[in-house]
Amino acid sequence: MQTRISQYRKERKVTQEELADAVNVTRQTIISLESGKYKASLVLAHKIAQFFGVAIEEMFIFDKEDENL
Amino acid sequence: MQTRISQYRKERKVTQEELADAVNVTRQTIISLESGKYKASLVLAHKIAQFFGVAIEEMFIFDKEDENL
DNA sequence: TTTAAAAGTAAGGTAAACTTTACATATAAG
DNA sequence: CTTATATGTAAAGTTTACCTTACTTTTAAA
Repeated sequence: MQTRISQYRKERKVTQEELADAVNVTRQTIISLESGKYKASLVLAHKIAQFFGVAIEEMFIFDKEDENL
Repeated sequence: MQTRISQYRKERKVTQEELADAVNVTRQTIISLESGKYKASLVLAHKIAQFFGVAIEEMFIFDKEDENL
């Protein structure tokens, strides 16, 4: 599963820490999501999408490999 | 967090088991999501929304209480 | 009114999302 | 070169999404 987190973040010149604070998680969580270490929860996905003003499906890109949860 | 899973499911006359099979989880998982026992993962939310042909934000309703993940 | 299908409840287990802490590297400005 | 800011890595711990199994209740149709 791909995300546009780092792309959107850089475009809008937001640091990982700023984003982490805005959505109320640690910087580690943002790093892990950006690096694909694990997938966001639904609520976190929603908060991140909201932060950037886009739909969840636009921030998070679901591939065929995501047959598995 | 509220969901429209059972609403959409009844409207379209789909059983819990049919939905479970379609998105590749157990019936227990559907029951637990409908009863609010826990929240869907992002991928599962996407599959359920896709099954019903709507956006994630339409199937899953995020309230203020969802400040917590 | 019996039966079958659908829905619900309960409990123990696994995997993964997220946390915390601490240290390392990169980048750029002074 | 030094310092500050941003990014990255690692590891151990907690919580929770999801699974499996098994049993109970509701609904509706024969």
